[in-house]
Amino acid sequence: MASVEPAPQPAGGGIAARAMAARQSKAPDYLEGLNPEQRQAVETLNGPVLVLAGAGTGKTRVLTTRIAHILATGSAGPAEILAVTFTNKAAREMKERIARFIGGNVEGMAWLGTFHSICVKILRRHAELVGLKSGFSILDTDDQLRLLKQIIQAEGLDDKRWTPKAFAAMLDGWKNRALTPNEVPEGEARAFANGWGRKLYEEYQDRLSILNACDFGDLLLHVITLFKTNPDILADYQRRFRYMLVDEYQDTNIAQYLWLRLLAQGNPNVCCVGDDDQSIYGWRGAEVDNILRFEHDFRGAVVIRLERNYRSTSHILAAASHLISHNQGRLGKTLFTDFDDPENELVSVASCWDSEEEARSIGDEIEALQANGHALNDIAILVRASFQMRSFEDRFVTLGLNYRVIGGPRFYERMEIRDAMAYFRCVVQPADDLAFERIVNTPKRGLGEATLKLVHELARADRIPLMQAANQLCQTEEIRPKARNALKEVLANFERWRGQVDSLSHTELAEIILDESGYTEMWRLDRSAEAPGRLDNLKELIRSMEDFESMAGFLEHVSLVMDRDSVEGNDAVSIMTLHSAKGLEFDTVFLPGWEEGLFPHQRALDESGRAGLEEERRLAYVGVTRAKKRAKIWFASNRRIHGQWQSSIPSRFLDELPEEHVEIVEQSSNYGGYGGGGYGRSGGGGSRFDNRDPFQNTYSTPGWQRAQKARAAQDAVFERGDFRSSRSKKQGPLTIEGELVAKSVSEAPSEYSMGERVFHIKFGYGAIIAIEGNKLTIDFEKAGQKKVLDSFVERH
DNA sequence: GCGATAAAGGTTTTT
DNA sequence: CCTTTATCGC
Repeated sequence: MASVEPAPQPAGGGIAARAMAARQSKAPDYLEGLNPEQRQAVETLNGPVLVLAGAGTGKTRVLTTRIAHILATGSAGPAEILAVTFTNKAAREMKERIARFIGGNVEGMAWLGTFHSICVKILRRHAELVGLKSGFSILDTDDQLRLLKQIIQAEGLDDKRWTPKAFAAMLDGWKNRALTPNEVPEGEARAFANGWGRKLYEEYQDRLSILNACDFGDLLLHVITLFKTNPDILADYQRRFRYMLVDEYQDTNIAQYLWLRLLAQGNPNVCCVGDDDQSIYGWRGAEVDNILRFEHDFRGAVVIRLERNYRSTSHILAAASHLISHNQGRLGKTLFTDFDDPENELVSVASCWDSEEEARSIGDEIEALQANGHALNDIAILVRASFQMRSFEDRFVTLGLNYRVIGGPRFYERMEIRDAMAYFRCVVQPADDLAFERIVNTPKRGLGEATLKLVHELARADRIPLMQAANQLCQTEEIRPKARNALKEVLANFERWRGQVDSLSHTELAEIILDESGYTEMWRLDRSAEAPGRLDNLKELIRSMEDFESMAGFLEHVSLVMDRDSVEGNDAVSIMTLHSAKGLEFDTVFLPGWEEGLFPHQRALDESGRAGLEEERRLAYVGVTRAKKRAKIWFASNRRIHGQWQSSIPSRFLDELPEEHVEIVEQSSNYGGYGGGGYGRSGGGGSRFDNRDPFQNTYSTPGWQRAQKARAAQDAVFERGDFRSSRSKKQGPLTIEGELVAKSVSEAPSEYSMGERVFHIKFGYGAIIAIEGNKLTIDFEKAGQKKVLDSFVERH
């Protein structure tokens, strides 16, 4: 959370706060200005503590102050504190803030970092114990996919039908749950390629250890294995870490939880900070359950709720709180504030005809704000899905309105950067086959498939790295002279560069490598539009290497730090997804696209039922709570999805906002949109946003009426709670609900069995190929492979 | 090895 | 509908 934290807190806190402050006037400076709960969270050093920190309640402040407190009271030294975050950004911020407290030197805080960077640090010391060598490399997703593709093909499987991507997702799911190949449940193992799942997983791990590499999931898993198999080493770390802090605990997955549990055994000083209402990463393995179960898992835990919000106006908080109260699986917090903005605007809800009008209207509003002296930097547009960004970008370009997209493709994921990195990796780690493969023929050197195949075969047969195999092959006559010479040259180049590692600075060497390899030349000759930008990126890459001592140090950094500081230069509106907005705050937040199917997203509902809906609702909550002064929600009545124009229904979340804190905005533009009288029925039939005068607006189209009907039918289904019978009707409900709360997959075994033929109202007939609790993976005859909840299908 | 055309797929993202 | 990716033909 909180990359931008609230300014120093208002002095006018409650009486208790002031009394406490007065009583402890001798308290150190850093405790000054904390409210009682924050202070408790800082000062309760011993035993497990769960800090439930609502949005904008000063979470980061509590974490950093707590560390300062541990240090100041001499409870532990900097190297005895384990502080874990999810992102490098969060870790960086924490370091900066602590530095401010303790005056500069944070170098001692060796164990403040992301789960992954801390794991790497541990693994480098004990690599041999988990079958690696200390110099192991870390695969990024791209390397991983290429490796998986090789493995799938090597098994003679069709990599079109069973894509590396799909398998990577599956692997991820397993590793998130800390499952080794033999622990993968039979049903899931069988789900991929008719039972090849487990075999492929084994094969993949095998290849990784030959490559002396691991993927991101392994970093955690290897440490868990290390701890489990070497109690002495575990004990060593348990002794070392006198205090442990975990940020964003609601985002931890099972592996991270197990990791923490191991370290926390025999040392109860664990402080986890998080907000169950902001858990929005369930789909990538985060277990809200971890935070919901904390008191149970860590006996004697003190739970502290931070509910005083220092960010938003009371209207915004009221709207967000009422919305999130519709969730069942939550620990329950109610945010409050004393903060009053002079204007104290209601949360607004506006409608529009389509996404173009949405972009036009929001653009107009932003220009109006700008004219009134508001900085664009204080304005953000938060969307559910990235395709929504486009209409805003188009519009802002024509308006000449400055904007920046946050999130998008990352610097280190760009092709040219990866290529350059591959060159460096080959120099530093001669056994890095994936890197070698990547650049051996980039730029083109006439080393085609045929040559590479020979190299591969020798490498496989002798179990040696590709470069070594290539070297051996060059001594023979096996490769045609032309290719052989090209290969020889590449190898000689690497040999030479390796010899220069010690004599040249790593930045100089990097430049030489890119030059002599012909890589920069390749882009210079490329006349496509992107080429100049790519050359710039390469320059930027070299420049950023200056911050590191050596090439190896730089490579390590890059493999773990895939984020790039979004340079906050000019004044610009931020456009980003709701997910990447977590932790940020803006004066004005626009929330477009609040329509059924888009938000809540249809797929979340289909695949995870009620749990999915609740996660979407938390996402809405995150969105609204980003706003300090103004939250402006929009929905369009028509949206183009997959090219088809579809009329859309206002999101159910709109109906979950409290009327007294929301205003319905009449469209001032002539482009159509909302013309009706606002509130009508609530509860019962449809949305109150549906109640409009058919003659004053454009909602009288057949499409709209059909949608109305579908919505009403679906509401009826939802209220009866009888999802199953409703499905049998010819026209299925537009949205479907499952029955789960909190957990996305129930423990109870499904009543269905593998291979069974079933019918789904939307996808038709198909066969079950995997079962995880009540979540089925079905290979549909027409629709392909999908994950659905078992309550949505029937036997056939 | 490259360019053109066809096919497929289109939620959210960090390390 | 539009973008990205794969494959085919030269």
